Amino acid sequence: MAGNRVTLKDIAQKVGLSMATVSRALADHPDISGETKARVREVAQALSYIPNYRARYLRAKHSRLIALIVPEMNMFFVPSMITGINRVVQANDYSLIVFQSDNSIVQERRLVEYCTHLSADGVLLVLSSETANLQHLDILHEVDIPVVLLDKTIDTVKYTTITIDDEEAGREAASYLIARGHTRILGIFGDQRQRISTQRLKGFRRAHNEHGIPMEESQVLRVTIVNELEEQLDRAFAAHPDLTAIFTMTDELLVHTHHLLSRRGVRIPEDVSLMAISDGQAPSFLHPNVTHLRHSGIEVGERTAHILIGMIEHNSDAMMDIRIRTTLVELGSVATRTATPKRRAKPSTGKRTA
Amino acid sequence: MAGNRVTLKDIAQKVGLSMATVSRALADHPDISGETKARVREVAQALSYIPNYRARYLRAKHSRLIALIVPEMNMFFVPSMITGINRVVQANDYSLIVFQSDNSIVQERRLVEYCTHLSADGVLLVLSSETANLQHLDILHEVDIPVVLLDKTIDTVKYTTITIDDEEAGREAASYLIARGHTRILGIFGDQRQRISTQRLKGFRRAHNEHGIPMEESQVLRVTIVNELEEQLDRAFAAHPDLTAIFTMTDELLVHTHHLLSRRGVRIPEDVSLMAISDGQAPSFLHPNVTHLRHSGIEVGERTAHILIGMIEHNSDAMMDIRIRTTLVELGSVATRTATPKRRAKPSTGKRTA
DNA sequence: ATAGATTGTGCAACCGTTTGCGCAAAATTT
DNA sequence: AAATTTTGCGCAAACGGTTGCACAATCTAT
Repeated sequence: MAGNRVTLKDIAQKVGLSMATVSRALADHPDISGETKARVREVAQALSYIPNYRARYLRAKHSRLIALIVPEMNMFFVPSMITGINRVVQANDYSLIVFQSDNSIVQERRLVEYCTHLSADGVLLVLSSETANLQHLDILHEVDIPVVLLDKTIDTVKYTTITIDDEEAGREAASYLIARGHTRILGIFGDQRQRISTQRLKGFRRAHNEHGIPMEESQVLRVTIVNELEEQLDRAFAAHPDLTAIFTMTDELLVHTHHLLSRRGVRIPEDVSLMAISDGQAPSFLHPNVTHLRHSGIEVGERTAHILIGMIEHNSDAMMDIRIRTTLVELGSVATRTATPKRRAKPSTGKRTA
Repeated sequence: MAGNRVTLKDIAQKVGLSMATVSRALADHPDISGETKARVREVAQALSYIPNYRARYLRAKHSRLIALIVPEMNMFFVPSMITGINRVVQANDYSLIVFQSDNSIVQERRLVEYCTHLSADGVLLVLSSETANLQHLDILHEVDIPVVLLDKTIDTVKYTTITIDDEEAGREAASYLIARGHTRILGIFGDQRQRISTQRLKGFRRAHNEHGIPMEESQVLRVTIVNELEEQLDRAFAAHPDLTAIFTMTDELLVHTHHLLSRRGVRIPEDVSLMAISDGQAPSFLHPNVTHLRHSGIEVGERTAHILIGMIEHNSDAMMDIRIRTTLVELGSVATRTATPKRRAKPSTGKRTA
């Protein structure tokens, strides 16, 4: 049907003016008389003219495209982060183009390169778990495309980074539990290749030190595949009959832990208290609602996008390291312990390995 | 730093050939000798040449951009749908560009228009709840951009649509519960402006008819804001002391219902059985795992993207109406009732309005 | 040796816009 | 009335590639 798209030339012809004039008329350029503008607009309308941004942006040096690369689309955090990013990206007349690295460094490298082909104006990057260094970002630097790293990052002095204060959050959570009389806390952490994990764990450790609470290595679980969580949990319960509280580093770990506890018949918070770092959604539909250090994905997304756009528009290449503070949200999953806990030994689900 | 980007011209100059030859060499055109290709590639490498897709696609008629417009990024379904879409989009060398209409028809219209400006090769659209007709898609039709509607749609004979068989899923769920002796089932449904809601409800009704089970209007909850769910649930429990099962139409309704039941001290499935239409994630971390009709977001995304790409590449404008079948996943949330249920009246949470 | 086919390359137009500069006509100042 | 400024518009060159066609050089068939 289409019959090729209407262009400026078509309008120019119809209205008897040059393309240049038509272009300026449509752009509301002051050189063009009001009368002409009106006529041009009318014809453009009549012909249902659609501007071709591809051509426009070819001439201009930018593309108004911002790329986001995430390792995967899980149901936690990423969606709300995207919501936040999208909000400010759209508000500033950019478009967001989303890629998924599937936690593969090879893919990530490929995608970063692809961003240069598309001449993205900026790149937002959540590192894959395989990413151990940032050499593959050099190409962006070479062609002056600003990048900001968010959420999952590694240490760098070269790129702007936005995360929560992971260590502090870990410390605060453990501290909170300790202050409520819990002296044997199980910490559930994620993939140790990610800074997010090591830092939160570091804070968790520090809280114990600061309060002079001894902590055994078997109190920290490092979970790379959630399927292994159950077994690890069994072992931990067996090793620590005096366990009274659990801290999970993320929402994903939280919901799975919560489920396993329920299945095991553990009452929260009567038998075991539960606390997490979370963006606040999961805690609201778990029972009881779980006390957490809130870490809003939307906020992270919004701030990140703002900063990136600032870098794009002011050509700033100052490197920043931004830590967003978490806020404590007290709900019903943490009990206060008095002196000696009187916890009974609970039967395990019996799936422990022989 | 950058010093403007290296172009074909630069390479041509350096290697002493014309741009045309360089272009063809890089594209591995058969006309070019192997020797020349090698030389050109070498120089391109040395100069770290980056192709400009914007320029390339200006000449070509396509953009290899696929736009996705979703009403919002919730944590259910949308992320897995995007995962699926992304998979096939990337596998076919397209890029996915994501927009959010915030459930506003005005935004949706604006975004659709924007897609034409960007010359997207195709559009994937999940309708906003405000969308009552499809006139705003005419513009896409005019310029021959294929669209496929998915998940949340309205009736149309003009556009290709991919959904699950909503009515059948509603029927199957209710039927399953009835077959297990439940005669008073509470159905929890979403925004009635969406076809997804009306159809699922229709099936729910039909199952009752087919089994000759009477059903009162107060057995169906229509929830537009989840905050109102609690109150509605209270009312339903009060009105139907013989209530033995609940069906929720979506994951979001499921998790909130589950939470409210837990809080109320209702045991699942001993007191009340629970069943849902779900993409299977939430049921796995709720306790007990909830029986559901599975509706894989990934599958929907993949199939949709495939179809759209097919339309793009074969210029097909055949309209299709595809229904994906759900599959029953039996977990632990549904009990079988014998003759007369012996349910005790449970105290409500007491938050009912006076 | 000559005609015909093949191989490898360059010319130049084109994709749809934007924009610096030039220029005539109209408006304003002297 | 002449000199100057302002107004409104067009020319043509970008932007960075792709591609139809022509053409010279080399190769193959007679």
